[in-house]
Amino acid sequence: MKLGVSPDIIPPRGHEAKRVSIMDAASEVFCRESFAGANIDMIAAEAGVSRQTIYNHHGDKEKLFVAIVRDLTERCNAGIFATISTFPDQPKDLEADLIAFAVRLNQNCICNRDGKFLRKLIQTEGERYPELFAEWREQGPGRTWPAIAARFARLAHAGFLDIDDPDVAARQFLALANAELQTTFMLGGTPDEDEVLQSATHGVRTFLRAFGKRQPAASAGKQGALANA
Amino acid sequence: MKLGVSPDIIPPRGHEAKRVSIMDAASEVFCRESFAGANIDMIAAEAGVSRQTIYNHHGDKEKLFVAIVRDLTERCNAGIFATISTFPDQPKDLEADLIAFAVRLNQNCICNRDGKFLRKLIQTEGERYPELFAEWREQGPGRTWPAIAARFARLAHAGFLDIDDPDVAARQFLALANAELQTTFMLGGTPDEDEVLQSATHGVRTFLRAFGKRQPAASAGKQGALANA
DNA sequence: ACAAATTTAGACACTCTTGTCCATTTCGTC
DNA sequence: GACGAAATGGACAAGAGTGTCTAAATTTGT
Repeated sequence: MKLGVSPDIIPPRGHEAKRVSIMDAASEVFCRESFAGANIDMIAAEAGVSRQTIYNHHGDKEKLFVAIVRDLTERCNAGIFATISTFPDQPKDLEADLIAFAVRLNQNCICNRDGKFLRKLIQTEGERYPELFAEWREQGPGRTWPAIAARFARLAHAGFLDIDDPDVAARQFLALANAELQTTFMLGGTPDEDEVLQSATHGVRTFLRAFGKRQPAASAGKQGALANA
Repeated sequence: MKLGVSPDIIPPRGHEAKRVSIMDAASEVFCRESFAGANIDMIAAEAGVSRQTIYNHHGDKEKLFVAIVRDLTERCNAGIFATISTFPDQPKDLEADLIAFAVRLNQNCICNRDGKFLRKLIQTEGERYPELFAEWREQGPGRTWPAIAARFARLAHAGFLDIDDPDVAARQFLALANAELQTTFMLGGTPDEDEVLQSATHGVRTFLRAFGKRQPAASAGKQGALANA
């Protein structure tokens, strides 16, 4: 291993390509077939790689599985935080902006490939790998919920919303935005753009009926003053 | 089969007991291990029955699985409809009554053994048995959602709520009532009574902020007069 | 073009699971 | 107590999947 000197971190190039295609194929197959139902030959075929290569890269089936869950968790979290950073802190049109945010969250984090796969794996194997998914729970909901809640708290503080408990409101916001996608999610389907938009629109409207200020920002300039009830 | 005359429908007694204990054990194991991960010996052991008995009763693994899904679907549906029939059509205290209803729905239909198992099986195997779960979709959400929506429509018509689209409102009601149980559901856990009550309380409060009449029933005496449903 | 590393295909041993068969025992009923 | 139906346990063949090993082919960096 004398070449460790200059390239240091970078293993061969094609090597990395194989690694990625193994991970891709494996998440696909594990999701479709469940851990027990998946087999290595299937993954190898789908990855366009020989079985031995998978063993070279990951050791065994279980290690491969763990690697995939970690990978998905990481990627999904990154996506969620990226999307949270687009939260409308200074909304021009509160309803439209929140709907757009809800749609982004759904499309980029929940309905996309990674989101769908991670959800499925958690549901399917969550009970069998408590420690692994405890990790997910901490990194995922444990960090993303509070981040969203903080954004809503800020929005309320700025006078755009009338919220008692931002944590509750944040969870309800997401629940409402996804209310009409539940059955599709259950069966492992992917809702199309229209469905996502519909659900988000209905959800945000209800959310604003519950938490919106009575008079929109346009008429009263200083709504922040007396607002609390 | 000469004894078919008087008992007619009733097969032997102990026979039926075995059947039940096989179904119980099998749902347990299929849920815990997924279809592919479950094995017949495990089920036999858990049922306190020999493997051969399972084959005598159900033919093969897949038939057993199908029988279980149908059984769970049926039982869950019955529970949901029974609970829907307790919907508060003439609420004394709208908030309290809706909270109690939401709690009943959760405890009796969603968080109980059957509900948990059916949900898990749908999530886990839904993609692999499209026809089987299409059946569930028709019998389940296809019939229960409209039934709940009809109840909300009636409540709105009677002047207790201000609802545009009862179908949307019904889905949002359930989404809100379960908003705080999502993570627990994901990981296959069973929320305790307090969690269910908390989530229902928060959810119903938000629901009523969105859809409740501005002035509570107390002040205006005759909202019931114009009601017809 | 060379040398090292990686990939490949195939064979292999091993284990686990399904579903069947059968002789024996137990159970429920009369 | 006797009869028939059902349950039992254990053996069994067949198949599938995991993980290892090997020699040959291919790719990669220099």
